[in-house]
Amino acid sequence: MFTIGKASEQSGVNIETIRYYEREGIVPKPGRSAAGRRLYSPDEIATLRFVRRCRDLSFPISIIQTFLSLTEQDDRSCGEVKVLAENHLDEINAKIENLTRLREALLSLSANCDDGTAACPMLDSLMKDGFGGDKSGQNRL
Amino acid sequence: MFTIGKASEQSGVNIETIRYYEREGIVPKPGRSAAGRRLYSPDEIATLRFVRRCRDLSFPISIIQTFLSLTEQDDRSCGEVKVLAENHLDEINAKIENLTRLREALLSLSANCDDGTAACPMLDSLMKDGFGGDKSGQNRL
DNA sequence: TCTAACTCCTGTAGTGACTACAGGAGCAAG
DNA sequence: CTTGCTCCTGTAGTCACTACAGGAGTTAGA
Repeated sequence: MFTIGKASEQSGVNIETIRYYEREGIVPKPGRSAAGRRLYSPDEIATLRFVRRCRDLSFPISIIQTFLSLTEQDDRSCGEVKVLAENHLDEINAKIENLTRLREALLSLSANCDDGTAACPMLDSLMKDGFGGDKSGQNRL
Repeated sequence: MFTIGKASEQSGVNIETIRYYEREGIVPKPGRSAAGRRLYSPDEIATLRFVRRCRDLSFPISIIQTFLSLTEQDDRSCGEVKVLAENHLDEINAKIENLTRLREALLSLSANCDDGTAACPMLDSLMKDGFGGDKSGQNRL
């Protein structure tokens, strides 16, 4: 059994984040020592590592909770996992597209931005009435 | 002069967001009617629109505040704007790169994920000890 | 045995940029 | 005069943490 510091080291999850996961019920509560310190089994550390890897893949916590419950009841979990992973991939692709469009917009705006004039052409065109811009608000990162 | 509803329509900024910007001092407080309702001039609406466009370009509020103060004192603002825009572009490019790597990782993980087995190979490899994964935590969106 | 440094505990608040809601008041049209 | 719309303030929730205060236990060396 390992203290929270060791569990953090071995799983790659920040100590504060481990306690947060426990508070939120994302991972089960570990046992405690006589003095009230958390004690983690290798399996519990593996779960923490799993959560971290999923977060590194940018899965939201809600999906990770689904994954964790699927690993317990192992009937046909794979199909569900694939669907969740594909939806997530779609989101990632959409974000990449958005960012790419955004980059183009910024590049063309800042291109005129080094003539010696006092008023900045970039700020100017962002202020003007005629400028396009999307009203969707979907461009957020 | 326009009420907050009209200002929202014309600027594309949500009513609640306009009040939030005011609370946080991001835009100046507008005048009020006798009954205490906010009244916006065309210029104030233009400022809201400017903020929205910058947000659409994913500039953080802190940078937008710098932009707004630069538009008031107009000496040599362009150089500063260009630097801020270029830093922002670098961040966007970094995000695109991260997401692209992440997509590859997810694709290769989910590729094996449709054989008819009960245990999911994707979840399996995320659980295993030997799996790589980055410890940097920089993959977050 | 003492002490310093370290780790751990709980609880709370802060992050960014909003969004949602409760509970009330004004205002415009029929 | 009523119905429905817009507006007001203030507070709390979102997501996934992160930071800090103030205290208690633990470990290693002198």
